[in-house]
Amino acid sequence: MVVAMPNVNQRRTVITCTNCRLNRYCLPAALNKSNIKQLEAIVEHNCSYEKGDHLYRQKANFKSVYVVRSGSFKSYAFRYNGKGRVNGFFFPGEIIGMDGISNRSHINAVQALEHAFVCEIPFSKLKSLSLQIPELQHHFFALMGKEITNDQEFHNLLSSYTAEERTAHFLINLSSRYERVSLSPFRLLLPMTRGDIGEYLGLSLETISRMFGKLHRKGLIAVNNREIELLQMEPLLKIAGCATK
Amino acid sequence: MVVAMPNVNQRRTVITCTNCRLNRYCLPAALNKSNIKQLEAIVEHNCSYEKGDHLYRQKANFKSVYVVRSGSFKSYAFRYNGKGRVNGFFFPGEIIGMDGISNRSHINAVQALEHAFVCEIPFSKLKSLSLQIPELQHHFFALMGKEITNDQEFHNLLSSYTAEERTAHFLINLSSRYERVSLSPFRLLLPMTRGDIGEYLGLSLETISRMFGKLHRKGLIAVNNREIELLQMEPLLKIAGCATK
DNA sequence: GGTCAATATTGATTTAGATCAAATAAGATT
DNA sequence: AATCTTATTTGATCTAAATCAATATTGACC
Repeated sequence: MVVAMPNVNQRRTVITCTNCRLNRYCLPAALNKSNIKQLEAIVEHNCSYEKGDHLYRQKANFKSVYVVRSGSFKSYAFRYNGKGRVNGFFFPGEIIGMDGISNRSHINAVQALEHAFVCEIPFSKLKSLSLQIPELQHHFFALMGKEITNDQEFHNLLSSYTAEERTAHFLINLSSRYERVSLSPFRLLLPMTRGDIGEYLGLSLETISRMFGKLHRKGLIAVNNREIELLQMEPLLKIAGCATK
Repeated sequence: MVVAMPNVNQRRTVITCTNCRLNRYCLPAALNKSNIKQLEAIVEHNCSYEKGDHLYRQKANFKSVYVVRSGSFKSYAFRYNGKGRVNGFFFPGEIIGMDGISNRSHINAVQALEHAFVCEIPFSKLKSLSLQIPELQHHFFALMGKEITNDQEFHNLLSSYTAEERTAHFLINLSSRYERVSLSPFRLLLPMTRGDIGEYLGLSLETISRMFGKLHRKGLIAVNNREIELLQMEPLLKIAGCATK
C-alpha cells in the first residue's frame, strides 16, 4: 500500500518508486516505467523507525528485504560466546536483510542509528515478480553479488590492514556512499559511535579515537566530535589502499 | 555437452547431474527429474585442472559459475598496494565464481590446490533457466544468501577472535564441510599451506604452526604435516565459538 | 539550568601476535 | 640416491594495538 506520510525529503507527497529521489540507486534503476508500477504495488513505502528501534532482531523470521529511504542503521550479531558485534552500516539507497535469505531467519539484528524511513519489500513477492521481469531478477542477482564482493573486500581489509589503513578506508568508503546519494562526500556526519566503528573494523574504540587524531595531525581530516571533514583526499585514498585513479 | 571423461570418483561413466554423487548438495538438489535434465543441458561437466592451474584470474571476464566435483581450490586477491591474499577455499560441492556477478568481472583469482575437476555453468544460461524454473531461482538466491551469511560470520571472526579461536574455527569449519561430502570429519587432509591458512585467517604462518602446536599440546588434535586429526570435538567447538548443541 | 549517563579523548602499561632468524623436514627434479 | 626448493617448526625479539585508568565532553532528562 502506498501511504501519504510526509518524509524528510519529500513532504506532502505520496511516496512511490516512480517519484522517489533514490530510484536511480534502488531496484527501479533496472526497470522500465510499466515494470516500476508492478514493483510499486508490492512495496510498503515509508515505514518509520526511531533511534534505537530494531528493524529486526537476531533469529527473527525472514520475510522481507528493506531499502533505507532516509536515516541510517547498523547491523550486529553476537555468537553464543559473546564475541562479535557490529558488522555493517546502512545508508539511504542501501538494501538491508539479505542475511536472512538462505536460512529463512536473520543472523544479524538491525537497529536504527537515528530517525529513519525504510521501504519494505516482501521477498516472496519480489521472487515472483522476478520470474516475470528478467531485468529485476538480473538486478537482484547483481545486488547480492555486490554484497558478496563488498564482504570479500572487507575480509581482505580485516586480515591485512593496519589500524590507520582501516580507519582511512572506513572514511573513504563512507564518503563514496554519501556522495552516491547526493550528500557531501567531504563533510561526513557520523551517526555511529567510536565504539560501533571499532567493533566494525576490529579495533578498540580508543584506537579509533587515536587514529582520527593521527589523521588530523597529518592534516588529512578535521574532527569535531561526530563531524569529520576530509581535507586531503589523495593521501587518504593512498592510506586506504584505494587506487587514486 | 556431456563428456565421457573418467573421474576420480566415477570411472568409465558418463557424468551427468542425474548420476553425480554430489547432486544432493549442488543445484539439482532443488529440482525434479525433468528440470534436472534441463540443467544438465547447460552444464559443461568435468573440466580438469592440475595443481597450480587457474580457474580464472583477477579481473577476468565473468561468464560462468563453477562447482567443484573433486579436488580443491583457493581464491585470492591483492589490492594495488600489495595487501591481502587468500580469501577462500573451495571443496567438492561448493560453488566458485560469485565474485564476478555484480561487475561482470572477477575480483579474485582462483587456483587449484591439487588435481581437480569442476563443472562449469554459464551464468546467462542459468539466469534464463531460472526464469522458467522457480525452484532454481529460489535455490540460487539461497546459495548467494548463504555466501553472504558465511562472509558476515567471517567478518565477526576476523574482528574479534584470537589466533587460537580462529585456528580452531578453521578446523571445525573444514570438518563440517568435509563431512557434508562424505569425507572423514575427524581426519582432515589439508590441501593448502600454513601460509595460505595464515593469509586467510589474518595471521602469520608461524602463528598457524604455533596454534596447531598449542591445540596438540592440549590433546585436542594430532598434527602430522598436512594431516590433522581432530581428537576432542567438544573442547574444539567451544574454542571455535560454536554452540556445542 | 543542573544532574546523570553516555561518549570521547588521552596517557600509561601490557600483551598477543608479528617479525626476524635458524634449523628441520618434506617434495620435486635430476 | 643426491640436490634443490619449498614448507614447517621453533626460538628470540619487537611492536601495534589492547587494556587499564583517568578526565573531559556531549547529550538526555528532570
